[in-house]
Amino acid sequence: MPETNRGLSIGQVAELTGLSVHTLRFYEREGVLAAPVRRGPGGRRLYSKSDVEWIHLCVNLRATGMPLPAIRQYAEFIRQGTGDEEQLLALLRQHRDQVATQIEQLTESLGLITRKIGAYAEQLARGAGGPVRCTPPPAERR
Amino acid sequence: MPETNRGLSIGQVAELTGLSVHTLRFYEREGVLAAPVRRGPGGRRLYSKSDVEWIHLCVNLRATGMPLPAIRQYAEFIRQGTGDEEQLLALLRQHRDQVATQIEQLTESLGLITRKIGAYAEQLARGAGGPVRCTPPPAERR
DNA sequence: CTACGAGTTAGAGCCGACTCTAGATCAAGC
DNA sequence: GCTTGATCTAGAGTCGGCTCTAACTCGTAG
Repeated sequence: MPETNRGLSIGQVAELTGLSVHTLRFYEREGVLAAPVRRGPGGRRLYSKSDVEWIHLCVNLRATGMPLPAIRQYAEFIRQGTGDEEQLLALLRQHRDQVATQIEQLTESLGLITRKIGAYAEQLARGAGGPVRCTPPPAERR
Repeated sequence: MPETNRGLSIGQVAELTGLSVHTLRFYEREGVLAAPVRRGPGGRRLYSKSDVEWIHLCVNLRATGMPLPAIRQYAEFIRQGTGDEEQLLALLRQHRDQVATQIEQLTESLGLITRKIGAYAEQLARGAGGPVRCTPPPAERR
């Protein structure tokens, strides 16, 4: 167990974050990590606590549909450290708005799906093996 | 304008649904359409109103992350028409649950992003060009 | 000493969902 | 008749995001 000297192995980070070791290395190559990962003896990666925090954030951003190039951009702003805080904020705000929109749309679609389920369930209830439709589903034209 | 005889052209359907004509043909090949599309003279597609409704539903399902194979499965249940209504309902219910979960997770991430924005904004407000951090962002450890 | 498991790199491969191309056909307007 | 623009088919190409392979190096356990 390489807890040698503060710093987690790639395998441990994979466990913690739910990403594969492949993906972790891939993200690093792609420049989505905010800071370079420290290396231990033999050139092995040693992830700091803040590395792991950042990766968790990346997982969140990915889960909300932010593409890797955007995350890389974010990471670059952090790396440069100065001058572009406004741009960074703009990037995050834009993404926040997109996520909000996404939630709205999903909620709407959820309603539609739920109604569809209701329609099918009803149809199935009265007359099992009853009136079958080969054409598209019972649209709620009523 | 090929409104010859009831039935929309592929171009019109593309406009209506927001899909490209390429995608419409692709979906058809992939078997995600519930019913075969009628053809006009010269072999051109003529979409019925219910075709268009179904496609709209497909757009919704895709937008909520249902993969094409699942939609094809749905379409197959519809095409067969009988016996598998329960399976169809199961498929839809499962997807509904997934969408609900998705919304929950997005909402959670939205909160996180919003907090992050707050933190950056604050940092930026007091001391513009002030304390710059190259390490990952100010975690809300408070 | 050696075997093993976990790590390293560079690069290839894969998958889902489109997206586009080529070459032919068709329908309508001049 | 000729041109223009939409359509047709079959099949190839693209893109994002992983995912895997090969060949090698470590470090520790037995």
